Amino acid sequence: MARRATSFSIDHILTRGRDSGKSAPATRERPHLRASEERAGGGSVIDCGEGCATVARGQERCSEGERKRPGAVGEEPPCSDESTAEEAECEELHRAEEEGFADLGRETVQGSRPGDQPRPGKKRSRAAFSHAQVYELERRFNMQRYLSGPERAHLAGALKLTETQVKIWFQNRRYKTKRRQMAAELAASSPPLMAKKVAVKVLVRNDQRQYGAEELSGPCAVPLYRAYQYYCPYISCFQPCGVTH
DNA sequence: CGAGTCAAGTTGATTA
DNA sequence: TAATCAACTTGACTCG
Repeated sequence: MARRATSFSIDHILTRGRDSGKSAPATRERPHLRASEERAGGGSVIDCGEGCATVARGQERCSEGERKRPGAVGEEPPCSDESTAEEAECEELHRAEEEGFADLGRETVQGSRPGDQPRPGKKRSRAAFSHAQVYELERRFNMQRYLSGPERAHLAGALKLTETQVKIWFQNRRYKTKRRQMAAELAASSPPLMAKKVAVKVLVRNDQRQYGAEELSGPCAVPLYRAYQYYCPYISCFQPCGVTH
């Protein structure tokens, strides 16, 4: 597996905001690094704790089974259209850059920088990405769950992260989303199972119908999907599935 | 201090 | 064979 070559430097980021966007010319021209926020469903809703509706709204285009592998370097980025929206996002990205992608409120702790040599005695350092970096990563993730090589390189350059960091971030993010989604589904399905006791009419006993048709036509119990609603943010997925109340 | 979070490490599978 | 992925695990860190 490719080992990391971390060229990421917090100092680098820290100085970025101060030279008023004149530095890092590599990030100046990125005509295809973006997709519209509208495509994400009409707003730059940044992740509200994973598994939120933002992700559910349009991000599952690539299901696990049929996901493409956009990673090949040189492959055309899947989102290279919609130039106006791209420009808007590009501008925004540049603005964020100029404001310093690192508001670094969560600046790497203990002076350990991702590019630093590991100190003897310290096994691992954990980089803490800045809010601006996470913001852009989240925003991009909400638009695309998979990045191609060029897209990753662009994003990494724009955020002053290494490609590996961006790649790992997306990997972790996908897995996190999946875990939370599974947890949500589990939570959604468990309440009925955890119900203490539910009165169920015995419709047939000893081959005898116990109720007439009119008795059974009354309002049935709470629709299951409504019961799930509290637990499952992806409830919209369930509604078309034949709940015919 | 324990639980939760998160970036990074590991492992094994897949693909070009 | 290298790159990337999913599915974990690990270790540093934060928070109540």
